[in-house]
Amino acid sequence: MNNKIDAKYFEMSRISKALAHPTRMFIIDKLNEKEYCVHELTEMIGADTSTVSKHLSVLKNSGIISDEKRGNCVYYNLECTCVLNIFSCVMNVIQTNLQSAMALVDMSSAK
Amino acid sequence: MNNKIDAKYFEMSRISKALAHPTRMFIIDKLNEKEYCVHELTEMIGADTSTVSKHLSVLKNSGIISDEKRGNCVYYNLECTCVLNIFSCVMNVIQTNLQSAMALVDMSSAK
DNA sequence: TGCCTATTTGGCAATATTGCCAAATAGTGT
DNA sequence: ACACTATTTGGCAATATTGCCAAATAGGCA
Repeated sequence: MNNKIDAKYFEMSRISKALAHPTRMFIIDKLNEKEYCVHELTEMIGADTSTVSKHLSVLKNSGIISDEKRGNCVYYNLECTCVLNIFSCVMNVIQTNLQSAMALVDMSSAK
Repeated sequence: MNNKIDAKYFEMSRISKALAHPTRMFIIDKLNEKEYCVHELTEMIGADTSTVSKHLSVLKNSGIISDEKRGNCVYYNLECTCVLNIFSCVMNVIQTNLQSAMALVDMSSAK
């Protein structure tokens, strides 16, 4: 692997890593609905504000979401709606896994 | 967040985490071409065989790839081709990020 | 059987991620 | 200026991921 290719896969994994946390997945799902500010998200998630803030900055640094300060609050928006494709793909993988699992169950009960 | 929702986002992040490594991204990209066995991939990647084997098992445990033993080798295949959507989405995010960065550069040079 | 090749597993040290607390920062309204 | 609210940042301990080595496993073939 030369350096250019390295950089490509590194960048791709960086984006993917940004998604790789339940809380961040939740946040993306919520922001798809509408914008939310930090304390609204914090309330829904039930963790420390600083924890949620850090998750948000991970997503922001990957360019997946953007922030906008208005009045007293910082509102976050889904910037790259294409990550929703990842959502449906991931659900697809989960579903495929489920079907394989169910096929196994069928086989063993038919034994 | 109740437990069911928790489980959903946890599962989603699990899949996403499986993708979140440069080497694993590379492997998926290669397997999209055609099947490869462990030592072929190892040669391309240039890491220890055991390291590559572990990356492959991460992908396999997420249901993204499957393995098939034939003769002396274990061949790996892309099981969920829908992860390629993730690929194009991730590239999309990267591109969007690049455009924002370039816009910033333009602004500062126009100053 | 024994030898060889291919792959996986166990162990371990280095590194990265996570989440809480406390403290700093920023903006609003009095 | 002051108090107040919202958010971010620094620090730190707990946990998870990674990659190499060595050892174990599995199958093919003489």
